[in-house]
Amino acid sequence: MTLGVMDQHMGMEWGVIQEGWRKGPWTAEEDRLLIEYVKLNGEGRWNNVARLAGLKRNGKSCRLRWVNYLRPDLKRGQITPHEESIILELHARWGNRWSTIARSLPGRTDNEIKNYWRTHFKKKVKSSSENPEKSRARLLRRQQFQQQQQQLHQLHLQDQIGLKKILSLLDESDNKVPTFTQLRQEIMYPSAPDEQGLLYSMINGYATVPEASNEDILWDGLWNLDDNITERANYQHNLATTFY
DNA sequence: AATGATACCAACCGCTTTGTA
DNA sequence: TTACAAAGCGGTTGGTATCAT
Repeated sequence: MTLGVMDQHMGMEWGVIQEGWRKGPWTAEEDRLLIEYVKLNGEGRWNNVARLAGLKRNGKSCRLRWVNYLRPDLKRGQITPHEESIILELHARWGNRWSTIARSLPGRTDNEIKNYWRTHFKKKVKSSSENPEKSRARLLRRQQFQQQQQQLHQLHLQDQIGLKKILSLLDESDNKVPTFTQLRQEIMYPSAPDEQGLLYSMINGYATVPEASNEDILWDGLWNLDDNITERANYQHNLATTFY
């Protein structure tokens, strides 16, 4: 969309200055100025951008443009099926807490995830409520899938060293079940440095995807820890009865 | 080819939270 | 403690692209 076209739209005047600030789509030149500003000054203090970079944009607009579009660590391209499954699961857990969900998807923004959800799932959720039979069937398939996943996890968690680590976390927290955050913390910053690889494999089992990056594997594994860590701890108890 | 429906996404708005003086 | 500014967040809007009829 060009600014020329935008400017012609009725009602809201895009790309024009309102109360001293430009609004509407960003031009390549504005992007360049903003990138240059961040290079020199870092992120933050967005209200200084107008003065220091010569942009006629308010701080809010600059921050948004940077966070959602210009940041170099943004992942471009379509949401992958893996990311989609994460979005679905995290949304089921946290609802519309897009920024929280986005933290589990490196390189994706809350805005991107929000848009993706709205276009792909909101309608589906709505339509499923209009068709209870299909909805039930989907739920059943989902439950079966989750059961399979759980069984896989039980197998993976038979890894003796992995169990030892979880047990130690239990011990350290007075037999309270370690939280998701605790486990993640332990993986990101292991108390014993040589345990990082171990924890990777513990959480992921050995079913790593060859083309997946370490980071993908890590996040996949983190996700698979699931929201109910208590159940994971119960695996320890279940192992004997289930597989021995 | 024309038209309408839908998907996609950038950007805005208003409210809330956080930081700081 | 308080007031203000900055940053963060979620909801919404509206334009373009694409697909279906």
